Amino acid sequence: MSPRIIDDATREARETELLQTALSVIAKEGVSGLTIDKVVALVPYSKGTVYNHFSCKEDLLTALCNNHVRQLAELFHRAARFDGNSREQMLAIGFSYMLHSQLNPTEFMLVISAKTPSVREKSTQKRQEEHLALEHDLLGCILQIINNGLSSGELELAPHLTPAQVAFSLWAMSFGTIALLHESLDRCSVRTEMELEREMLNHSNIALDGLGWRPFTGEHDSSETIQRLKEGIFAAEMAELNSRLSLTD
Amino acid sequence: MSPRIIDDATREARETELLQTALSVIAKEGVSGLTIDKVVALVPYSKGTVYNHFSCKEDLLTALCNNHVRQLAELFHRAARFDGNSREQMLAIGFSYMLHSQLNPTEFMLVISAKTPSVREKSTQKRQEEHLALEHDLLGCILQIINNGLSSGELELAPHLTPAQVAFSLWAMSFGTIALLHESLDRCSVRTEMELEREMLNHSNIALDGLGWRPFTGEHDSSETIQRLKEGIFAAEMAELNSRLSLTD
DNA sequence: ACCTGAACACCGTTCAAGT
DNA sequence: ACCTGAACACCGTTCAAGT
Repeated sequence: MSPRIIDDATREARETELLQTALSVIAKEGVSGLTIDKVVALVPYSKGTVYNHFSCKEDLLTALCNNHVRQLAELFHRAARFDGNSREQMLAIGFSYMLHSQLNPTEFMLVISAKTPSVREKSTQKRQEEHLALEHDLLGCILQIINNGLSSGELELAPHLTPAQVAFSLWAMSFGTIALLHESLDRCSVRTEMELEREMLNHSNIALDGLGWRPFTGEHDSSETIQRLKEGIFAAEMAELNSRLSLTD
Repeated sequence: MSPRIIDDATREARETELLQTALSVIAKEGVSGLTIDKVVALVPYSKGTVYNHFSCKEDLLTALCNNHVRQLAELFHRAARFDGNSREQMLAIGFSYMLHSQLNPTEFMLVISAKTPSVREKSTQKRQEEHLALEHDLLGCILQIINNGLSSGELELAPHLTPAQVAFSLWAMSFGTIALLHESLDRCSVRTEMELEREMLNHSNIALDGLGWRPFTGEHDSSETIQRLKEGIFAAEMAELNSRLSLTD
């Protein structure tokens, strides 16, 4: 269609290379340590070429953020297909969120910074819209499981709550837990004694019990569900996580 | 004691002026828009003097963060003295956290960024230690209310939960809710329909019900408690918030 | 003892010159 | 049509010179 010298596949491969390189810089030196100069030094292209792919540094950050959310959506879809009751499926969503943040700690922090106005406003509209579409997809997964719960009778909605509010409460709780226990944040006060996987399960159960989502904690042992997740649909991710942990020992 | 030309009071007043100015720059242009040059331009001192107070830009950010947490601790102490049952006191803590983040949106975001290693590592040890002490104080308020609940029998601890874990679950839930609904973050997907005060109350009740903290939502109307908080111990803060809202209308 | 601001290194972004 | 890298403006930090 458009008269290009380099074809789309080459261009896309180069963009992936640039994003991968930027991510490696951030992993070593943090988001604030990322500079275009450092990316260019690690790559066989010039500054001008980087600006041919991204309108500015912030646009690059948004692109990285979108890649991360896209991968997370894939895990959410897998969680929503988990063979169990609706409460177990919701537990699977939270577990996949946690797992993904552990496998990609750098990107998890990036999502927060990519949402600040200073980053958002400078990004291209195309990438901003893409971000909205991706988040909408995540939300769709959660709402679908809430509907599963409502139609099976496992979840009975309190009269003052909408499905969207239930979805948001679970999202906020998961986000808060993962963010506060994130490896890149200082461990102070309480947080020294807290273990992410254990607290994530505790908080999920507290919220699901509080929402009136059956079977309650007293009626079913959720650690059995976690075991099934680890050995089943998220076995590959668990293996990846364990191999990384053993490397740093 | 030490032979100073300028006395401690003058020095402290100047530091306050520098911090206040830095905050005004951040309020207008975001954390990433803060530069020492801009602060110096708004103040009758030179760059060298700024570096006499703060070892680097990040040290200044940590100082701002500490000021914010110090004010929050004052609200927490007031909430812990609220005349009500233990569940209402805990509700007051969450409400004060939300109120403080609404009155100081800039600083709330600052606390997140001040915890990243790139900021933390560059700050002076003195300010890092001060930060730990302040957070410990916040936690103390929450733990005290948990103890009130345990001794009154309103809270019965699940066998697998410690008081510190209960404190952390409520903190993570509140933090996640406030952060995701923060005015400085993009409103997308679900969040467009969410109202901070309403969801904060919903999430608090979901978590407190899930923790088994009496009286449960069905046994007592928590919006009555919120009304008492607004008209009582947080009346001044509510007036401040309302006057600001009417200004922007 | 403290303050000042010129000087330096570094970084994001642009664009004239090249292929 | 695309790439390159010199050039520019801006920013954090230092430190010699001043009071």
